[in-house]
Amino acid sequence: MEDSAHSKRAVTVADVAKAAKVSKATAARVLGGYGVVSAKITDQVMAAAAALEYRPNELARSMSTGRSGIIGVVVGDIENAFFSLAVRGISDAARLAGFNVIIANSGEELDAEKSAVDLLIGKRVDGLIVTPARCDSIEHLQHVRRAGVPLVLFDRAIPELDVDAVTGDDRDAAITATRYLIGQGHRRLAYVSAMDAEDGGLTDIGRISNSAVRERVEGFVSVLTEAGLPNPLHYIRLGATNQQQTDSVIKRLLSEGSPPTALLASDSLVGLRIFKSLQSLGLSIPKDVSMISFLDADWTSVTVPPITIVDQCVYEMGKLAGERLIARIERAPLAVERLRVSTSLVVRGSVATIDR
Amino acid sequence: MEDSAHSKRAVTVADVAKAAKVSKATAARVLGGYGVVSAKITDQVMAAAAALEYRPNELARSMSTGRSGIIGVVVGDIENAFFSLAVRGISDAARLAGFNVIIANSGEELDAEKSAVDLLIGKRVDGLIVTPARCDSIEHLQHVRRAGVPLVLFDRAIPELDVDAVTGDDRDAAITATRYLIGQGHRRLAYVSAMDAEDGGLTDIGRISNSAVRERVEGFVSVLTEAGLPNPLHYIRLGATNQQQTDSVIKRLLSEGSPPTALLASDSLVGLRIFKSLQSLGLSIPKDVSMISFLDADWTSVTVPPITIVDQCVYEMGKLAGERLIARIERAPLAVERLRVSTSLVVRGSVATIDR
DNA sequence: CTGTATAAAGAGACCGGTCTCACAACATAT
DNA sequence: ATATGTTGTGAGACCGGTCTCTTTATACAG
Repeated sequence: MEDSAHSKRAVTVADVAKAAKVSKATAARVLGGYGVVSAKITDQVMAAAAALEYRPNELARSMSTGRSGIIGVVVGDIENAFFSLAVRGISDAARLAGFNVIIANSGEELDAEKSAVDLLIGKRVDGLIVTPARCDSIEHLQHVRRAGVPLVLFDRAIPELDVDAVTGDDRDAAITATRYLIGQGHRRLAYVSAMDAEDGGLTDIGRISNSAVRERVEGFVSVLTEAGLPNPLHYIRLGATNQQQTDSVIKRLLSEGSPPTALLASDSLVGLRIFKSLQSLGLSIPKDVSMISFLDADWTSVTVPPITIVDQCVYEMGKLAGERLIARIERAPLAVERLRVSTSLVVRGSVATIDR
Repeated sequence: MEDSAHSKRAVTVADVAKAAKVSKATAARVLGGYGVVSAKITDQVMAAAAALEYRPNELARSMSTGRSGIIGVVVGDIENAFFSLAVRGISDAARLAGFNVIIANSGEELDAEKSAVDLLIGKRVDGLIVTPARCDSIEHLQHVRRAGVPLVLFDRAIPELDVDAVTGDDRDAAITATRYLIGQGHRRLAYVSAMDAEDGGLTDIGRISNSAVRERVEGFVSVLTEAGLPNPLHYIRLGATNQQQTDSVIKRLLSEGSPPTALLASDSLVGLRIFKSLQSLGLSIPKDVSMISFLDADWTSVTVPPITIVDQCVYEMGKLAGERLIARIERAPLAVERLRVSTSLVVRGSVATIDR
């Protein structure tokens, strides 16, 4: 027990240099792996470094090189399977290119997002991947660009920002799912999302500040309209932010005049809440109500019936976002693009066929 | 489109100082919020900083202060709900104290863990939370201590290391669950874990390198022994690392001479795999086989039947680990402790009552 | 009106790396 | 033998903050 607990000063190149009886510059060349050094001196320095247990100070290294080797990721909520899977994709891409990832949670709140971005810029991350909580507040993101830090948006696009974005093909996904439901004979469909909303209802699709949700809603509405079904906006419900809210949203929805026969859940958390709501209302899926959820979450395949889902390939989305960002960091000459990762409908057992 | 895309040099205190017509030292005092400066000068500097959009370089700040404000976390797999929940607990505790979190995945592999630890030390994190993949390889962790970086172990303890650890009360949890199963009339119980193993079997409990699993197995065995049940070791099966492996483990287990009537899953991923295995074998829970899983994962409450689980309070564990580490970083005079977070059995519907 | 205490601002070292430049030693060309 | 080139090493500036030490300006006491 003789090691002094109080943080002894770390070993530096200067210490190694002294021990190896060479100049600081030479030791640095060996330890930093740059420049030219003779084999003999290299061995001397390496031996000294090993003996002293030298560990380079990456902070100092970043200072002089201007590169931190870190990419910053701001997500809505890591606990959400969507984001944790995406983060794995990003991390894998990053590790492959020698970068590390620092993660910040915004909790889908604009202020938290702003300070997270500021903080990461302060840490001099080499690039930033952000899931913007709102697509209508962009000055903090413009500042990122002005600061010269490469930026890639994730899951949601902001056309005005002129920056790369990796998203699902949300419009198409919603169209496919909605057409499928109609094909199965459903005529009254509802779309339920966790987006905050004043009254749970919706008057203007264009005002949905989350582009992924907006595009899905657009796809949903366009199919209903093209099928000549009445009043599509009526069946769009926001505010399913927790179990209690979801319970009341679902209860209200199903007790109205002409209740929907099928529900489309905006993400897997909402899907799970809806499932539980229906369960607690004693309704059977798909006999009483049909449902489709986004994201192939764990729970969707073990329920009775298993849930029909729109698979979003989130891992690939994350990986793609990571790769794109790294390409930007390495100054690849690329046009600004919106990269859409295609989704697919996985039919399981939660949609009933209705014959008229 | 006139902003030059090529990363213009960032604004520094010196730039602000020049613009505000004061010395670098004075500007730094204002911007860094230390020392004494007159109100007039403060205003001047702040105005200049705002005009230039000054953002402090946290890297440089860390260099001189020796504190990075970052705590490093090395987990087995963020995608695992156990860890993502824990990370949220850690992050919340960190944010509250003004720290940020950098996460690294070890994939439960020792080499990856070592390099992650090295990397984080290199980044000069203020402290480290590690989920050690193996409890029998500790030199890299000893080096952390020698480097003077506070360390807290998570989920698994290593007594030889003389360092704080936050874990569940794994032994008790296993005892409670096992006693419950015996109380329900079960006489042949199996414990299934994802730990790597040579042959899937087990000869020596002491050789299990993951202390959480080891302690649970010990608890499990002790109850079986005390109940006078034969050959407990025979019913401990490792190697359920993926669906395919799990399928074969379960199949083998159930096709043997005296198959178990109840299964205890070491974590929620294993639990899910076991559930799917049983499902694909056409076995009904709990009629044909009973099961209990660790961790209150999403899926466990929506299956039919819902799964009886051992709730681990992972968020609290994470938060506690974060708080403990921060106390260490701030040099609180604390004895080295093993903090056990108590677990509780949540009885749902996956265990049958057997009457003899 | 001088002396001393005190507050505010400036000068410059320092953290631990990287990297440019100067220089020495030796090999090759003329 | 001198000019030129090449290679390996050393000296020291630099990154952008913090922080100590010194200097200058102002206040108040005697």
